[in-house]
Amino acid sequence: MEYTIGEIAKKFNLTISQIRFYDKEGLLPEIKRVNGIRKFTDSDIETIFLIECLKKADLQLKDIKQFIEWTKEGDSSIEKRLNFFLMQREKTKAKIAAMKKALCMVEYKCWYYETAQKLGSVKALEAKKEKLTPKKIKSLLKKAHKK
Amino acid sequence: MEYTIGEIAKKFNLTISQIRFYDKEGLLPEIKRVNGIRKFTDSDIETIFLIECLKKADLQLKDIKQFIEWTKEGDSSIEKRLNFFLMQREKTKAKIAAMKKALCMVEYKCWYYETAQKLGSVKALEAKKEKLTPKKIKSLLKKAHKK
DNA sequence: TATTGACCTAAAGTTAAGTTTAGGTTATAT
DNA sequence: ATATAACCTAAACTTAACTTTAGGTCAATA
Repeated sequence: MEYTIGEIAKKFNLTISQIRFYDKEGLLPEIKRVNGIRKFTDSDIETIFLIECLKKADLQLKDIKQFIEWTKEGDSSIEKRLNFFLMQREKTKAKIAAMKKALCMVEYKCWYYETAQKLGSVKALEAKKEKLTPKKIKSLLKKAHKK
Repeated sequence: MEYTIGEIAKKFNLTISQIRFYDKEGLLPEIKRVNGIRKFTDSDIETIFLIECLKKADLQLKDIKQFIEWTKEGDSSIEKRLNFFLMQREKTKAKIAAMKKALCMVEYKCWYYETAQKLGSVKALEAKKEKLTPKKIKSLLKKAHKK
């Protein structure tokens, strides 16, 4: 099957100009053209799916582009591609871990303002904070402070 | 205790201009000045710690600023602040979940190129892919495809 | 036949989160 | 007394990832 840029945009919930931008940047190297109009194949769809996935894994477009260029080089770049993803795996894991830690602070703030609301003021909460703070929240805070 | 901007930068592993930038943007509203020179107190340090935490939780500076402004308004903004963090908690959780799913794709790619390397070529891998792909990886891929 | 809708390009503009530059003050060490 | 280090501002520049604008082609529909 072949698809137009508008169909692809809908499928992936991207804007048309985003897809043109990826194309211009060299992330979609193999797109067919008929009378100048882009025709996307299933293999292009796979590429776009991968791009969206890697973006969510916190990769930059220039790095995704690098990978795509290595792919075009064939088997000689297998090791580069492997190392690329091994490194990226650690980066993404680290980022997730950091976000989880930061989430603790957000959860603490939820507790903080829920309690302040119940007590009627921040001052009232601050006065009783030591006693009121649940152990769970205290350990969350410790987590957020840890490097 | 009071600290200079240089000391704070080291403490938080930020650049001096980053801290000046936060100040300029209104994220550090209460900094003392002596002869024009910023003097940071423990309460400023708490604010910076919070900013860094919220940044890691994927908040934008303008949202952090909004929160800081609400803080200055006093108890009348408790509900706004609570709703702010309740919403943010969901956003951050969603982001973590999306990253975890995207990580599956990165892990698949690690497996893919490890195996291609062992077999000597991508072609050899593609030929045997169906048989070789471990169940674990297959379910990872499913995860990555799922919305 | 004319106009509407989907496509195209190139180039300029936008936003976030800084960095860099250029020029200036102040405190301390030699 | 001078030079160095640490601070200051304002304004211009940077980068990533787009979006917007302006102008143009082409096919189908009223």
